[in-house]
Amino acid sequence: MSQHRHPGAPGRAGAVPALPDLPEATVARLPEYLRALHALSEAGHDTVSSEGLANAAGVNSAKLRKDLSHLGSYGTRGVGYDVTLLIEQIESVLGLTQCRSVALVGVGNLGHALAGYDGFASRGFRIAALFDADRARVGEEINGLVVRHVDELARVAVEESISIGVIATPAPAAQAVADQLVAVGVTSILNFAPCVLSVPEGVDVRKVDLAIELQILSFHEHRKASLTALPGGLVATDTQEAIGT
Amino acid sequence: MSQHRHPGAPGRAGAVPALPDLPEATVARLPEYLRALHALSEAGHDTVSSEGLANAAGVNSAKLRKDLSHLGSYGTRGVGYDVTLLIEQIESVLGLTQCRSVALVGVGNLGHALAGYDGFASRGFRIAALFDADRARVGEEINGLVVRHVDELARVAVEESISIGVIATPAPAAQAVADQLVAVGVTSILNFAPCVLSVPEGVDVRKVDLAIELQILSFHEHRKASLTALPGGLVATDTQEAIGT
DNA sequence: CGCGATTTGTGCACCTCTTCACAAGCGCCT
DNA sequence: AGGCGCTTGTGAAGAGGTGCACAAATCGCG
Repeated sequence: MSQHRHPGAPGRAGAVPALPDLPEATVARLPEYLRALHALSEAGHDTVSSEGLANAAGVNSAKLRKDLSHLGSYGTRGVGYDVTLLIEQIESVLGLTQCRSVALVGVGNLGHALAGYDGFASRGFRIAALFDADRARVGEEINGLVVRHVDELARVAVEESISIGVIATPAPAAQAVADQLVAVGVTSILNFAPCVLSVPEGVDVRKVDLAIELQILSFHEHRKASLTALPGGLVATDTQEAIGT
Repeated sequence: MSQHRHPGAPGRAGAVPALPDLPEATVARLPEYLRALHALSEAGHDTVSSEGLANAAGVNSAKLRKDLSHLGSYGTRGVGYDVTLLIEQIESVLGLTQCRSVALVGVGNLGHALAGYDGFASRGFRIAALFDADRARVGEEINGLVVRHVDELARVAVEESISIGVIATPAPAAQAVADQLVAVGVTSILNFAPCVLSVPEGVDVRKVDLAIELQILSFHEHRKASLTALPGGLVATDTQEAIGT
């Protein structure tokens, strides 16, 4: 939380962007911009305006300009942004210039799909190792990788210089796996298990819960249904709650 | 569990819990509370304090209390929250008192996993139909459901009264699928394809992009690496990104 | 019956993020 | 060369979310 900000710290006279603390919301959108830029690049566009890119990424153009301005000035007024240059800049900021190795723990239903998902490799991530606690699954080959027993995690993680761990185990096993990942020095975890992970400070955890997304949609669906049932604005908003007892 | 007391009054009359426009951030957290509550319930807890529940859900207790206060006052000062009652309330607000039918389009790697994911059924969602554009996949049976051709979407969606559509197709096909879903009246879409969907107003789209999560983690990993390389003003590596020029 | 321990619900200040609106800068055309 | 149209970058205002701190409310116990 605390930003290690040295006011007046001598900015080393380098020509390097120097990781300015980007707003978290901006960081979360950069990958989306990146994807849109790749699409534009393949479509043959050399430059793109903030309006065009914002459109392709599904955001407001002012927001996009502010986001990009945090990286520095890589646009040209009156023209727009150089697609290739911007791709390089964003990839640089996101740390995608080096291929990162990912360890996937839990090769059940979801883990199996993740192991075979080609969207990772195409964006600079290499699934370097698969693990599972079930010995019946150990040895199975998925997408050219052999499933190892989770006991080997420590050894393999070092060998493969894992930098990100993905947890796709059942919820009860997730915390133990997280502990093991942290123990071998992994400081970034993507958690698909429906539970809260407790990790030491300095370790980043992002959680993806597929059911939660559906429940959020359900809420809006529910709300929309209520609204259409009560057309216009003339409804008795009071709702004579019959929910007593 | 499906034991809620909906006063099935005819017409639109008052049974509606008043749907007070909850803050979006609150809505996004309610499912997490719900999960934590179910865990507590199974562990035998009858009541729980905001501190305890906040802990189980991984949030600040003040935030949790504020979130719950938006639903009304369902806690007892000095005691805490009644676990069962709170579960009922949240499920009611989220519209989970009725089982929602989900159509899954795209039975590739990811779609296959989603079709077999039991986390949906256990939380009140029923995958009612599977679709794919690839006729080679049509007819395949997954988890007791037969894959249908996407052309049948319109007919089946009505038959099964689909309320949520899940898109797990490759990106190029996603927009067309979304259009079809919208055409048959689906107003909530969960999109796993890495692209922006354009939908008419009134249709909710949530996007889950697995690669984006990894990229966000990559950024933080990158930043942490830079910080440790510069312990306190020690000008060392400026990150060796020698790309571009 | 009243008191103290406990916990909820919330006003308030702070902070982040969003959006508008516009000056500054750039290229093109005449 | 100069003006014109277009687009970026940004200050400022507004909206929304967060967390503290505390009053209000409830229970258990002497």
